[in-house]
Amino acid sequence: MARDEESALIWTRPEPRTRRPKFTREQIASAALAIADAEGFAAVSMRRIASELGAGTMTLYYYVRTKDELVALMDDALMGEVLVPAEEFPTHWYDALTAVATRTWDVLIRHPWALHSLQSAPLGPNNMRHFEQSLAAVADTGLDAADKFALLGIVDDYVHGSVLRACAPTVSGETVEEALRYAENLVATGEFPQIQALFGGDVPREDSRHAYAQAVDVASARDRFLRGLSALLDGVAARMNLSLPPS
Amino acid sequence: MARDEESALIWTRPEPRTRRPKFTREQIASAALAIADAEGFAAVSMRRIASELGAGTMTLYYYVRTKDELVALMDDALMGEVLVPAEEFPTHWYDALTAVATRTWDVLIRHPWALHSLQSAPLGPNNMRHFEQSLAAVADTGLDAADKFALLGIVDDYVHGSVLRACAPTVSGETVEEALRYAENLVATGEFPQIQALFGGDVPREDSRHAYAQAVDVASARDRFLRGLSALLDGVAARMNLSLPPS
DNA sequence: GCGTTGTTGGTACGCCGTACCAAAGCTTGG
DNA sequence: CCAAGCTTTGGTACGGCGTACCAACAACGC
Repeated sequence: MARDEESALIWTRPEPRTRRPKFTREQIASAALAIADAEGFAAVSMRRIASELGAGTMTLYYYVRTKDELVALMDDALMGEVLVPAEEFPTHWYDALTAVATRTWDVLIRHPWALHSLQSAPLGPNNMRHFEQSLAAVADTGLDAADKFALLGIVDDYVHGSVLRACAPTVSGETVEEALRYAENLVATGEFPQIQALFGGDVPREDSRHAYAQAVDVASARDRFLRGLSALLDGVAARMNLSLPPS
Repeated sequence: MARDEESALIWTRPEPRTRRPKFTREQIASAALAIADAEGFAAVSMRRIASELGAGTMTLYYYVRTKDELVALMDDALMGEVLVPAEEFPTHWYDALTAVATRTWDVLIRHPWALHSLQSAPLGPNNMRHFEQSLAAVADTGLDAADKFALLGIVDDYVHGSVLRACAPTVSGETVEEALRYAENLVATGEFPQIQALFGGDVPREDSRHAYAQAVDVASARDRFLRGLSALLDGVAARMNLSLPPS
């Protein structure tokens, strides 16, 4: 026993399979994913996953060393969804990056829990494939390795930040009224002239409520995301002397 | 009793003060902040904060309804640090936004725990001040309210995304070697031609380790952040027909 | 068949957030 | 100056968490 000191990375530790085990890491991850999507990330507990699978709680620990590792599996499973099918892959770097970023945004927005733990699976195979695909997207730029790295990082950062805010918890129901009343009082102190000006002279509360609803709306969040992405890519193209797409 | 049905927002609920209480919300928040900075966000528990203050655990619940509210207080306290002193505030929108974004980045990077809960205090007074300041930054753009909103959102998104990745947990020590060996094996499968090309023919492991160290380094992360920010602002300026600073 | 060992899962420990409620002490009316 | 009545304190307890430890079970090689 203990002939092989076990790897610290789950990706290099083989999953059990010498004597047909009842489960697989993939099953476990997808059960966890289903719970997270249905009831939120907080509902994902080892006991809960196990009972969903009809397993004993501790059995999971034979497939995974800690809950963090399990979360890493969840994240990597998500990254699998992010991959853009080869046939949809544009040739020009600008379009290709846009496609990758947009798909990433669309997937992450449907799994709001992901960002609280993303980055925990930086080496997962699907994350590697995403990275590979991102590199392919900028292959025709002629940039050197470091600049490609920087470019992809910047775009990823923006995507994640955008999702992060779009997923932010929002007040709802009666609390909206209360928040508006509170904001009105704050503005009335005179400490916030810019905000006051923004909501011009005497904006009725109905308008503010509408503005709030739109700020929270997913569709307009996606719109903001796309506008920002284009601006970002434009700017990067100029700074790095890259061509823009023909369109 | 229960004459006033208590507000759902902590910001509108007055803190206890009719009969000199022992603590203040501010004290509690700053104790929590100290713990988070010293030992990580996970170490912040109600019991821990209370014992740090020499209080009974349940006493905290007289100042705060739930732990989430307490976290909101922490976040808002952080946002206080983010405010740019008036005398350092540039006049041109490009420089002003850069100043605000950079300061935000610098503060958040020192409190890596913040992003897991930021957005939980969207209405906190310091967050409002930050918003006010951001609006002041773009006051001279002549944009309408919706466009200002969009512009600020895009920049904030990028800042948060950048911090998020810069704070991502990184492998360290012996695990680095293991990760490199793992990556080498993956690349050797031929499934990752782009990655293979990036690390050119036969990059020695020493170089890869160096590349990794640099990717993780905070200073170069800040550098990437600033480059991306400039690109973003350039792009936005072009798309929204805004002037660039004289410099 | 038996021994080996991969696989399962029960029990238990020390954390967590917080509901409930009794005690303590400030403040005011008399 | 005392009593009443409130604000403020904090003890106890409950259900849940991650997981260490370890006994039992079952699949395979011989």
